[in-house]
Amino acid sequence: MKPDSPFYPHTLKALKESALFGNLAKPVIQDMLLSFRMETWRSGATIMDPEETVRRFYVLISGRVKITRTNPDTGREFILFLLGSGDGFDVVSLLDGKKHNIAVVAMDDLEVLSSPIDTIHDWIEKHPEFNKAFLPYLGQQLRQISELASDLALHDTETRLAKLFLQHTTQSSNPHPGLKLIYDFSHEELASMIGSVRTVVNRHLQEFKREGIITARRGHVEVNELHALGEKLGEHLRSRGKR
Amino acid sequence: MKPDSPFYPHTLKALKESALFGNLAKPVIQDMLLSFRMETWRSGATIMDPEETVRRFYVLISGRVKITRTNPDTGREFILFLLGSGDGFDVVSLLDGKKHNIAVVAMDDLEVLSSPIDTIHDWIEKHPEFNKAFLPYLGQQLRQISELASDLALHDTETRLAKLFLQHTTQSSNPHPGLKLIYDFSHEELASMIGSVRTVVNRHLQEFKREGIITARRGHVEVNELHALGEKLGEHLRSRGKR
DNA sequence: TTGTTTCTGCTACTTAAGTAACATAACTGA
DNA sequence: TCAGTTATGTTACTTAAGTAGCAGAAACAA
Repeated sequence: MKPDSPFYPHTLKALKESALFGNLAKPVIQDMLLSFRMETWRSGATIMDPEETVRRFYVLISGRVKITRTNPDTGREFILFLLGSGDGFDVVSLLDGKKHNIAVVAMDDLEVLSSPIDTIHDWIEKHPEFNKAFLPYLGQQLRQISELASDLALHDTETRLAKLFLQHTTQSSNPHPGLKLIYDFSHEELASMIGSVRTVVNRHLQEFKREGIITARRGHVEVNELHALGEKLGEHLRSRGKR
Repeated sequence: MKPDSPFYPHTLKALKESALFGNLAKPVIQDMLLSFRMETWRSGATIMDPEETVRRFYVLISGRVKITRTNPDTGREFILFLLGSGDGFDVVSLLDGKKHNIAVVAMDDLEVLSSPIDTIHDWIEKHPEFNKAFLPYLGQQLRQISELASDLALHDTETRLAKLFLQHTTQSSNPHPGLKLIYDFSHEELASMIGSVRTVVNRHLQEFKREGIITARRGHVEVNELHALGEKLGEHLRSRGKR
């Protein structure tokens, strides 16, 4: 991507605000941008299949993508990661160079930067200061997916749904307690976030609504009682058992 | 740890065989060893709680440890990672510097190296060549835990148990198709590997035995029909549904 | 050896979660 | 506007997974 591109200022801004590239010196980012190309994708498009994971690396400039796995038997989909502006994919195969059995699908119309994996490797080697942000970023990914795995192993679907809402509820600093990243998810998509199915999620949502904890309309969920959600979690995590 | 320690040659050998340190030049390893101290722990001991994760980093020389999370309500335990010689912990808090809500427990009598987190950070910064092995290592951890999470979300307990055995069965190169790392696990421990409970695991094991796939005695499981296990997986992953 | 603890095997029962099916509501695009 | 599609709400049913409880076997320790 060249500096005279119409996307250039906009892209630079997105990178400056990202966890991975935000702290790099301007010339370093500019150098990096030269080896990336800008692409746009339509919502719903599959950007990456397992084969593609070893070819190119992508950086999200705008829009969301989901990293998913699917059970070919039941057709059930599970969302491993939900990425937004500034995130990169696929990190796993960037790190160990092996094919990764996932699909990356656009959840909005997207702008992404992309570059061959080898170029990224060279660039990382030439810019050891990148690791300053990269290593903590990896730590968070590991932390997040570990948390997801243990939730799946240790908690029921209601608890997992409540946690999902809690995690994605923006801090009180914001005007409305909105849900970042998942605010417009369908029940089907919420289900694939917590490793369950639509019907079950719907069931719990009805209950949450009855209790006044959330408000929902087609393709939109809002949390009213953040507090109550937390309590519901406490209930499940502590007092529910009789031990 | 000083070069005149009685453990020194033995430790050096373990590091040379590890994925993380195996490719480092000898003087680099020796320099590193100077800032580590050797500790021994008894089987069953808790080496790390959440508080400890931000204080010291450990490298396993001999024996196994499990990284676990527990549901305080039900008391159910889930094993996130099973580590052996050459592995380090806790990688997550080493990377992002934040407390990690896990426990690390010895599954054998152990020898470990340990050092303050800050010392490791300095050492990593001084030895960028360490990243050559570290980044792929992180990729594998991410890959492994992602696989675990999607299995929990997408497959039933029988499938997860079969996969567990398959993953831990040593390659045909070995004399007997033994189970590395988990060969001596109790049903309880097998259950905490797949996010289930003893009774359920026992149920499936009886079935596996009846089919001649495994042989088991108290605290010991052996896989006889690696092939049949694979087929069982195929069954579940493909033909089982009527779609 | 004996007593104690820890595993294993099994039975009976409960329940959360999932399947199937359908009706209605809400959006979309011609 | 209307037809078609997708999302939601709900009911009835099935079942895998989990709980509870107990007895025998194996290992361990005194």
